Amino acid sequence: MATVRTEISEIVTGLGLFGYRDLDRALAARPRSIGNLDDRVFDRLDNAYAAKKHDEIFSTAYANGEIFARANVGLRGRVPWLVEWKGPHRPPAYEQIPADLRVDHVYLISCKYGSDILHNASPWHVFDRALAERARRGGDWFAEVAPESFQEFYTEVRKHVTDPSLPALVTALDADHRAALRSALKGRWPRSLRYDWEIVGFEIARNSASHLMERTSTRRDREELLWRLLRLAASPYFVLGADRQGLPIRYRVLTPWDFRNRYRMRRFDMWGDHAGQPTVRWRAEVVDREDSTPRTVEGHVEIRWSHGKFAGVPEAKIYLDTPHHDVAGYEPINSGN
DNA sequence: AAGTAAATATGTGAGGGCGT
DNA sequence: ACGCCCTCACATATTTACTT
Repeated sequence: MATVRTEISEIVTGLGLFGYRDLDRALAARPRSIGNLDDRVFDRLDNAYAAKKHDEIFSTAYANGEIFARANVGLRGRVPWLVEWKGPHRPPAYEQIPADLRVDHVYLISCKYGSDILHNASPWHVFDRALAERARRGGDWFAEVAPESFQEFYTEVRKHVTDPSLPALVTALDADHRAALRSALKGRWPRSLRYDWEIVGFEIARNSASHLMERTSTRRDREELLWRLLRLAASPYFVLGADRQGLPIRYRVLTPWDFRNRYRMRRFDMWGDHAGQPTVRWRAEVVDREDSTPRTVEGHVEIRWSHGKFAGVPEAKIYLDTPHHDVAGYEPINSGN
């Protein structure tokens, strides 16, 4: 089930769209024109509100909804006819737009609170397919991009763990082996393996970055990659939420067409970083066509095991390091516009 | 030096999809 | 037809950096 935090942020943003005088009245009214919301969810909201544990999210989310309802690029003061909440269920197929709310069948709103994560994908999807479509190949990315050094590192790990049932080849690990390694290596890397892991991690990062840069050799390819990284979609949508400090963020996500009309991409780079776990940095330099000012968008990708060391295949977490409101392609929404 | 904020690293539950 | 695996969306723990 979605955490109560997520539920509050999404629904209360939706409540803010209706133009009630304040949050108390909106909660009391339980507007019928919010789709997919039953009384149990409203009860949970009321309880959470009474418990006063999530005050900041309640007020930020409500204010975000109110501002979008008034904004010129938003509802311009019209009362919504229908607000649909996507709810805790995942969309049936691959979805390009991470929308949590839909207003009048048209306006798509994504609610994002305290997260700088753009994607959480498989390394194949990111570095091999350039986010273009779901990866068709899976498997251990670490063994794929750094076969020799990852094997050497595994040999060291095997000495350290001293489990005779572990195979000599890292590619021969099965699910039980991986579970055993996971519990044997819980927490930080043991001191004796830390340095070796850093070396392998750096190589994994460098090779992943160069693999993707080879796959996307033309400027067109790289511009498309940037669009995908930033989750620009064929249709515009809106992000309402708060940054890590709790300050509100509100912006409209341009389509690639809008983006190209407004910005020219000068260059896109990606390189491996020497940073503990495998980390790949990326940076795009664009020029605003209106006033020729340069703008930079940057972020990084962590390639890591998501469920413990050696357990399962690695995943690639893509972070945005540029503040949301400074990103070319994310147009801030203020009370005035 | 202690306290706090930011950055980094690791962990978790859910559920759809896909291989068997 | 079903169970495991992978992806998704954060949550939480630990380190490091910065103040006072």
